[in-house]
Amino acid sequence: MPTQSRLPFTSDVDRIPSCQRADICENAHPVAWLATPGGPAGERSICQWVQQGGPMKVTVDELQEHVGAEVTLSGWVVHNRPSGKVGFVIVRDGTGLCQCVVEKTRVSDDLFEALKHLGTESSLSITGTVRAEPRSPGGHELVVTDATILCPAVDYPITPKEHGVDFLLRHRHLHLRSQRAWCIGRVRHTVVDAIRRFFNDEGFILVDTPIFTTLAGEGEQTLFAVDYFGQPVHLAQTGQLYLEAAAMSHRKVYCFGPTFRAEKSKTRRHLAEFWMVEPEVAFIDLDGLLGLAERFVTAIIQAVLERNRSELQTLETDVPALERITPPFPRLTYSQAVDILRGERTARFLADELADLQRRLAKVETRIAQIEAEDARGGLKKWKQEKNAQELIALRRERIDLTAAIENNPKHAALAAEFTWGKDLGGSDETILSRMHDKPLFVTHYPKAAKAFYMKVDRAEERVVENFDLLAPAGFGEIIGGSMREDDYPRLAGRIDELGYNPEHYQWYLDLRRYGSVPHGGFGLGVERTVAWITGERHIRHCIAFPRMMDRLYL
RNA sequence: UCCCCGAUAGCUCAAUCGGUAGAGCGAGCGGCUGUUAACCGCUAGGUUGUAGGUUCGAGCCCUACUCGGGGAGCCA
Repeated sequence: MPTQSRLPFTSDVDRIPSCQRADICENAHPVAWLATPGGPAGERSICQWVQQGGPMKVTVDELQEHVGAEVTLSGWVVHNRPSGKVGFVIVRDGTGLCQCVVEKTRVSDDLFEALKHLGTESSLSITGTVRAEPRSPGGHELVVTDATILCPAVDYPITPKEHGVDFLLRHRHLHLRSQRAWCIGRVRHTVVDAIRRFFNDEGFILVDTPIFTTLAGEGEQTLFAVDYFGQPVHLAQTGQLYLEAAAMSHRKVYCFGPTFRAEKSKTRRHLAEFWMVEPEVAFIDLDGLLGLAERFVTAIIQAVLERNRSELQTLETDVPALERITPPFPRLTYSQAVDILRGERTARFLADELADLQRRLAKVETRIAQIEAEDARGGLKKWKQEKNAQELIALRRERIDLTAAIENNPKHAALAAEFTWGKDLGGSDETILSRMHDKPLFVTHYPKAAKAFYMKVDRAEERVVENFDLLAPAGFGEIIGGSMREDDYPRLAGRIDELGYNPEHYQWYLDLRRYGSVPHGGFGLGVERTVAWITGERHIRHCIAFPRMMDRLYL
């Protein structure tokens, strides 16, 4: 683990041939540097830092093994807090955070002065003695004896105070360095690793399906058109159809990659480009698929719980809720779900929720009025004024959220109450159902008309298909969609015909039903939605390094 | 495509009835021996998203547009 998370900085530079390295040195941004006490002052480049010797270079996650020793950390300044005779520099190095204490008596005057004026996100290597210190984030601190500033950062745009969504996305390349983005990135890494591990351990064969494709999996309206040497094709919205072909070779296969949807969705659950893993299995039935999905999701949760406790803590995730995610997951058929949505229990559930929201809004309003009255009366101490201002900002933000929720609640209630059999479940319907459970919820057997052409018609009830969605609990909504695939040639060909698709595009797909067709099925899990659910992050745009959304693609 | 909300200093936000723009953070300088979103003092920083309109007077009211946020539809 530690080796994986360690920065490749030193080794990468070392790998550059020395002739090119000289070049880099010449072109390197000259930086102010600080000599060891008594040494010469001047300018140094990053390459010279790489080449220098000195105390053992360690990373923050290794500090506990070096208590009492003098070591060198390399990283970036998270926060700098100088004062007259002692300064505190919080350094992060990609593996963790460490407080570095700069005592005036222990370092040269030049170094003390330079560190005093060092801006947030400056890069440096910093040497000192390790000691246990509960007040330091991470539990260890460095008593500084020397430091080399590699690249001072002036006016770093992201400040310790809050920022808006738009600003942070515009600065996503820098925002990735923030604590929260770092934690989510590490959880995502675990999720992706757990996904691969699960399928590999279960004997699945990885098949990489094409990105450029002529086929539509779900419907032709939601695809990104691409000019492929003059031929109109589009970016894959699923690897499934290809995967079905591969499943007839390996029996159990999966694909894992980016997928593209041109849906004009502006919600916290949608991205135009997201990562999806899709298993496909020959000789399985719907029950087998549900079991597979159940074990799969449980394995992902277990891996995160094992490896990312501290990240979950920093993210303020509800860990006990994750620990409750064990098989079996509750199961409902679509028809049962419709009854629930239209039923009294749902109406009461939503009414209770509305009442609760209104109570909370009233409380917020009262508090705002209180503070405003306090401010109007005047004569407040400066710190009190400031505290009030901060609280007002938070309260007003909460008021906006609550107002939106109160406005949406009756709309969602109406959608649920007026739900008629045959429609697909909407986002709000799924949210309601999932909010009623504290485990992921399977909903199966949707109406044929609301679902994709390839789903297998239930032979016992021909108006529905053998499919399922898995809804994450606590209102997050759908993270998996899957189905048995229609394996009967005439039925599938008929469906393609009914929907008016171009049969020529589907000849190879129909071949799979011509030659040795077998019952088979699979599902797709959205990585970002899964990460958002697990971390408690409300918007999936924070669960991918560089999100692509409708009308938004900054970098 | 539709519905709701928003745009004021680098950032987050104030600005009473329509009366001529203010805080905090960040930046710069100074002070402080243990801080941890430290604290204290000083300094700089604005054509209020764009274009029109109403008015003696518009950040505030009206119209259109642009950009952004939330939601519906659609979906992982």
